[in-house]
Amino acid sequence: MLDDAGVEAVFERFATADPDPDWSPKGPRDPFKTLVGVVLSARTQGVNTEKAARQLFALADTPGALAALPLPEIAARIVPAGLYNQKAKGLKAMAEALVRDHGGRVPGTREGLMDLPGVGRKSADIVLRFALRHPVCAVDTHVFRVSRRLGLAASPTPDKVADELARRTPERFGMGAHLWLFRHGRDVCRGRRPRCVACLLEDLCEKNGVRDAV
DNA sequence: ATCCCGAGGG
DNA sequence: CCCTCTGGAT
Repeated sequence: MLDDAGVEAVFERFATADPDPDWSPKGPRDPFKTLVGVVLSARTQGVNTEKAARQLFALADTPGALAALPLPEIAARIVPAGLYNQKAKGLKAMAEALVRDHGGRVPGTREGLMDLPGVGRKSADIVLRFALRHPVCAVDTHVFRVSRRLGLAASPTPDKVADELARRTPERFGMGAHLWLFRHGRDVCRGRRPRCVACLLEDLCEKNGVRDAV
């Protein structure tokens, strides 16, 4: 676990490499599409998720339209995402809940989002962060993994890591810190084959040389 | 064989 | 904390 100076050094390094992190997600800004995207993404690689999402949105891109879609139609469109039967049921149930309980609109609070079937803390925060642009430190699997590998946060659950990051990240880095971690986990500090040779933090990393740990 | 933007249940 | 779900790419 890095001390405060170590944490500072990590974010300073990010800030030097990317002074103005204006990165915006490639995915949709529409809350509904973001929501469907995260549900599709479970246990699936990003490329396949995007393909599945495109095919589904061509047929239904609103909660009402999705709720009205027959189950087999949904399943057929999202095959590339894998687990399509299970996910089709989940998506339909989610769409129905949106229509039934939320007037066919995606709720704008964490509580409202988590109230939906198939939506947990991670998915809710991702919608808040990337679609609704709230200053929420969404700790998805990328941010979680990077935080632990680097020693920024040692907590065992994403929830606690979020708290720890919020407490330890110097104020001046703001949400940029979150974007750096997110991107770094996706592109460099990957789960399976981390690209340690391409890592700008290699000398600061506690897991340097361990690679597949955590 | 094993991993992948995760939720829900025990 | 553990486990299951169980498709598709590597």
